[in-house]
Amino acid sequence: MKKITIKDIARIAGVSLATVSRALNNLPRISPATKEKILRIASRNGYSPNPLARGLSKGKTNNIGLVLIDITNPFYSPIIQAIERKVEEEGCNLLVTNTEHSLTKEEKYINSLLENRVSGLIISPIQNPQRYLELLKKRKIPAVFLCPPSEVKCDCVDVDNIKGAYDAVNHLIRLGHKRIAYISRGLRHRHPACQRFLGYRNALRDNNLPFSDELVVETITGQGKIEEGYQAAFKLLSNGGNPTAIFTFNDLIAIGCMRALKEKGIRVPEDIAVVGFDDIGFAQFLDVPLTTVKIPEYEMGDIAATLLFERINGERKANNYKRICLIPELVIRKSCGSRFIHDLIPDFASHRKTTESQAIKHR
Amino acid sequence: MKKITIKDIARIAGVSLATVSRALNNLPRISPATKEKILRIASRNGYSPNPLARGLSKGKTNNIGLVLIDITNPFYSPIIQAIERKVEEEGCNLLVTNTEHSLTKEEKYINSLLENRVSGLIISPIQNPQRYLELLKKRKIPAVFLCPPSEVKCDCVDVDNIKGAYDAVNHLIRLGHKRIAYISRGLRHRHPACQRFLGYRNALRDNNLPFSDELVVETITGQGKIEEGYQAAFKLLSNGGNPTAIFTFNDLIAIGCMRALKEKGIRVPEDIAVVGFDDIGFAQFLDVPLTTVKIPEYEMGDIAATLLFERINGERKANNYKRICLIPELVIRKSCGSRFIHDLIPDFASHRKTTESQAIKHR
DNA sequence: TTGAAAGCGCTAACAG
DNA sequence: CTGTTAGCGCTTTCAA
Repeated sequence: MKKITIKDIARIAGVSLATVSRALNNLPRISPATKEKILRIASRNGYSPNPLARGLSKGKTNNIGLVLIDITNPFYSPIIQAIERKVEEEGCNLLVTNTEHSLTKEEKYINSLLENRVSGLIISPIQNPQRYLELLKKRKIPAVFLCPPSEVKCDCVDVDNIKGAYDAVNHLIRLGHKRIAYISRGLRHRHPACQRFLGYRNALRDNNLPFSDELVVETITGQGKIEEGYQAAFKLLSNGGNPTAIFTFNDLIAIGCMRALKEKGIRVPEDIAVVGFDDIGFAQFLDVPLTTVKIPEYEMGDIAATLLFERINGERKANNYKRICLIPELVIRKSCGSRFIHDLIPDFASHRKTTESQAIKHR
Repeated sequence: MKKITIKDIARIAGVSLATVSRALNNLPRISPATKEKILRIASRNGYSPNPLARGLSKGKTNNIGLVLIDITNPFYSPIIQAIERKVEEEGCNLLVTNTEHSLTKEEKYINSLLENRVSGLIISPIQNPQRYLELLKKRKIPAVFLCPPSEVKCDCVDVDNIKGAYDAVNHLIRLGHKRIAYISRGLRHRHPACQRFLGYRNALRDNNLPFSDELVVETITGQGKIEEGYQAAFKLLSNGGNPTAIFTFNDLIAIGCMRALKEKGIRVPEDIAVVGFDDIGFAQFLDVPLTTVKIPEYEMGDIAATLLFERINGERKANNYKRICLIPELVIRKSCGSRFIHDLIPDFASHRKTTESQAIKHR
């Protein structure tokens, strides 16, 4: 039993291929009568178009590519979910790839997706998106970047990392901390670790606290995973900076870090306070509930997908790029030892809210 | 600047399309000399085949479809990672879809993937795979099912849920518990909640403990998320069964459950012990580190992908189905109040080990 | 309003 | 060994 094609339908309806195609694609030059007739025949015979054939002749498919750095980081979970939902709403499919911090994989996947004629791309890039911009333009494939490692002229949704870090460190300072460490993800001058580093330094500066190199640790592989934080914490403790608080690049690193501290018999927050970044879903359920800088992840994915479809549907002029910058928010829990412990029951459904974006548009 | 096609290559090389195709596809009837020449021209011109055209004419693509129930459940993270890696090794792309426990979405996605001529499918199904078997056979698309909700004649990788549950409950009994509750995910007779329920009952029976209906709670939506566990716990506590221990369908439910207990001022494990299922990555880092039944997730994904490619590459006879059943293992941590608290530093790299499968093959 | 016909880029008989 | 040719299923001019 072979699948039915437009040819079959044409035969049954006694019309030409072109007419069937017009009916199926809602194209103008066709009489309502024949259109209805064809549509009826199509649905009665369970016709569904072959996406490959359509893609080949149109040079474009209904697939959207998603390129992620680390699909296992729960930070991306709500992002994927949001994107997936939007993509589905638009009648498209989602192709998810995972680069695992590998540049070669990143390039390979982007190329592969382009070859597969995706009609759009959402990329959480490792390297400067600039690298891909020309290619994308040449192929006329719209793309939205998530937290790109540098400012470029493209559609992207980002987070105000400087503010987030600043708020976190500032909070620690208010609590009386003077020797605050920063565990970077990879080199401190690599974006976005760099921006968070900046926020960290600014907060120190504004409070007249000295900056000390011993208090900054850069993780080796830069993958931002739990084990990295674990190792980094040991390194930090052996540096002799005697931190009383640690601000980490992300929650996973914070988790690893707290594990190391625990193992060393150092109490959190009594001996050392810890603040993370992201507010992944588990942050509130941890051994020591984590104070962290919340990124509205679901919203981030939702906005990215929206921006992408705006472009795909041609609702925006070619050079009218949008850079949406989301404002992160400090969520105070136990790990920083504040008197104000808000370890409340989470608003479980919060990430589903379709509230108006708190986003602000930069420039 | 248009992309180069085999036509161009044929022209440049002064040969026919067929010859180019033969060179590019490593087909036999071609002389080494022309083959090399063509390959050189191709690579010098940065040629890469159009997957859509190829897919159209072959009726098959290099894409593999993955159908998940809940992409946000960290249980799937290592599974996705394993599959993704294998798929990449085989030079294929992965199409990930997320059904979010919706039957319509499940059907829709499977159909859509088939229409897109994926060359294989890995499905974590909501409903009985039987439903899809005929369709898959007709289309000749191999598929591997993850934890299918019933035994069917197909390739699948599963977990010995009965044993896992039995071990968990048995352990609680050994610790002296007599009133042990079970929080099911959805109806207790729905697979795999049913199997875990069975293990639970068997353990009670073997230890001459009475079964009490008040001690079983079925969650409403059956999505197995944190909030469900949270609500279920309240329901359980109001049932009057006075449990001293709770065995939950999965870790997320356990987390929600522990949150509810905490809110009620009930201590874990002193007042009530809790045991989960899955051993998601975060289980060990929780407020109260979770005793749970570990499923070797990475291995599960790895095996699934291996089985799939065995089929795709025709390495197995049509009716030689494999059902790999992984053996879960109880991981004892603090939440069950054992004297033997193994809250050790995790073997961070453990899931990457490519150790020989501990799997056993059933029938 | 409809149809004929030429592709989209590649594969796969079938001849030579 | 190599070339010719006919598709794969659909879109899209261009005529009618």
